Amino acid sequence: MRLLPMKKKFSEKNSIHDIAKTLRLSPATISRVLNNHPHVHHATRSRVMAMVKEVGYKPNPMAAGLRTRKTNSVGLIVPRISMYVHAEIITTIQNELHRHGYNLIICQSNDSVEMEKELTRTLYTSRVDAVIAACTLFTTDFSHFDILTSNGVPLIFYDRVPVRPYPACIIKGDDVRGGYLAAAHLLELGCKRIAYISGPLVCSIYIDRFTGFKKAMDQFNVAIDNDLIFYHELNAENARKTMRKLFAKKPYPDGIFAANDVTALEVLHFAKEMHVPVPAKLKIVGYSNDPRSAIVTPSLTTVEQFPERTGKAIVAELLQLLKVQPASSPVPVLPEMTTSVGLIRRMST
Amino acid sequence: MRLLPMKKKFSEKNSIHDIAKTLRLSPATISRVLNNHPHVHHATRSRVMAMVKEVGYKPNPMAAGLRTRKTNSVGLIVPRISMYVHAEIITTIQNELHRHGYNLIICQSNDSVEMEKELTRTLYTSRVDAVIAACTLFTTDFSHFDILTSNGVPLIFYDRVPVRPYPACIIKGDDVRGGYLAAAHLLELGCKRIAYISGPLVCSIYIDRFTGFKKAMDQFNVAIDNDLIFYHELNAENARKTMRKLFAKKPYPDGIFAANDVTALEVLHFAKEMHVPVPAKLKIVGYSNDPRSAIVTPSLTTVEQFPERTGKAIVAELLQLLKVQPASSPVPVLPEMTTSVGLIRRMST
DNA sequence: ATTATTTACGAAAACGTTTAAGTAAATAAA
DNA sequence: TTTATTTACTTAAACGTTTTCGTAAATAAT
Repeated sequence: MRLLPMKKKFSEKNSIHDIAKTLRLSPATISRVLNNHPHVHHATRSRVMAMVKEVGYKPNPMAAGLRTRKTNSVGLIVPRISMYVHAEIITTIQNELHRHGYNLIICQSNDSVEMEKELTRTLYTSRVDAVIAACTLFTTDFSHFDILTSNGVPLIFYDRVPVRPYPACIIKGDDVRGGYLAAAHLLELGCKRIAYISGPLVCSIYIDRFTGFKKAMDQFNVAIDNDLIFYHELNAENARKTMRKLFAKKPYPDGIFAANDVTALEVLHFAKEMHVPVPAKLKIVGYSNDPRSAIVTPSLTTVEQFPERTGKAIVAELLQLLKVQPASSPVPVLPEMTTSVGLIRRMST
Repeated sequence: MRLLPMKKKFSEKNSIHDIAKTLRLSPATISRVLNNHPHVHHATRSRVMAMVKEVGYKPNPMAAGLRTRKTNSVGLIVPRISMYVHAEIITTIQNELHRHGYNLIICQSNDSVEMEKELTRTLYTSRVDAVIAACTLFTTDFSHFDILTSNGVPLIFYDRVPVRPYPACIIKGDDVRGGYLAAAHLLELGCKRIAYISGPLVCSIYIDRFTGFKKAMDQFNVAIDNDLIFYHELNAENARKTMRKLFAKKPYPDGIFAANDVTALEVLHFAKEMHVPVPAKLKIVGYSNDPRSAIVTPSLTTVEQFPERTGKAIVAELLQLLKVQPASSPVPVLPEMTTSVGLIRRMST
């Protein structure tokens, strides 16, 4: 029983030629029915379809791609897929693209500019039909993307995006609003000494969040104390260092806005260690609505980014760009889109 | 200035033919140097390399793939990339594969068997060189993977894997050990009424964890009370329902092993709501070392799965399988590998 | 000096599609 | 009826590689 030759359900080789031969047609006709071209008799169309089904014919995407210069796959460059917002966005991008017949090739830059450069090169040589990119924290020079734009490969930036002169579609969260909401919330609650822990100010999202922060401070007529503003890569270790500085001597801050939930979580952690009661003596707001922010005690007030909406917006835009083919004008449209954000108030404020 | 025609850094069309022509060589020779074939004079080799660099030649993977029947890309099917362990595993798989020149095409089944079937079909027709799969919770029939195995596409299952007669490579965590460690830990701490919240018993990981659980109970001579064992999909809502049942009447359990951290987190949440002191009156152990388990209060004891190791093991195995080409015997080796786990004790026990 | 062997390369046939151009038959217009 | 138009198909040329086979020259063996 076990040694019987395996039943060959799926014939290895059947090309458009084979089908054509058994049906006494030309390969061109087969191709036409497969691609729903007009000018083929409906009788032969159904004959072909039947045979296609019978032999389990699967088109060879490489042959087609070689001819049409399309791969039906889009590349994605992202710092790290395990970052919450990105994971969510990617999930919806992948699902949406799949519905439209595209494969998604996901690449991680690990926040390394060098890696990002290499990945755009390999995606370019892979002949992906388009690329979606969320840049490194440290990407200030975007010229390595030129190879795509100057060769007509649609390019969409999201989240961490270049400042505008760069000729590509940009879809970003409303980070200045997010920054404003967070700061205004603290101010409304009566905070006077508000610290702000920002990411490096070369990155679009942190620039914007800071802008929003300043706007709120301005509006509430609270002067910004530069001793309470910090700029560094937003991870737990850095957050801890900053907290040590902040709590080295009194007066302590009474509110902290962290531009990042992992930072906010560490802020909270430190505060608990120091027995600073949250929110009584210290109010904390984070950014991104990381799942952890909801389950920590006290739970974290944070800014929701609606990653699913962002993902859908990206795909919608992408499909547009793929529709208007290289025949389009040299400067097509290059839309810039901003997706909304919202404050989620929890127990830390 | 702005209207100047864009400098064409990257020439659109340069094939192996073009290079051959300008160098007065044949395409075959160019191909040979590009692929490091022997029997090409080192002088011409360097001439070719120079020209390749000069014109910025990029090979067309589709043409090559059409000829060689290789795509240099591998497909990955996973329930959801935002699940912690999977995100980590995928991250390392992607990084490792990239180092070896492979693209990774990531697909999400969303735990839907139908989707999983469709995805394996599309991956097959995409001609990926291999596929890696973590199955759906509900996949009991694995025949939709036959299309791969019977056509010689290397296939590696990980995490949620078929029971063994299926002819594919399997790499799994040592879930029976994990289950054992968790239960033994509770037993050592003196728990007498231990509840176990399991995933559906059709899924390999939950079968194994349960086996480990039973082994420990056996070893400690504690009878299993079937009223304290629950099987259902492991999400927060289900966990809450189960907890309501468990705490509907006394005596309460004094230890709970949840086969999943999100379940364990909800268990803890519920216990806190009920003012059941953890770990004093109730000890909780989770599974996977989700980042949330470390920051919740009290922090969760859980089973670490070392996702990075798993990811590396998968890629190592994959590269082996890709090396021994279709020339291999009908039943190559089909290794089965188990990666280790470890208990992380925190404040919930 | 003749014959075998190796080295360096070229010619050409694949791989499986798509598509421009052509053609024969059927239909419509004159 | 003759001529134009449409319809349904075929032919054949791409697309850009890889690879088998062949061959001329150079080198080694006899």
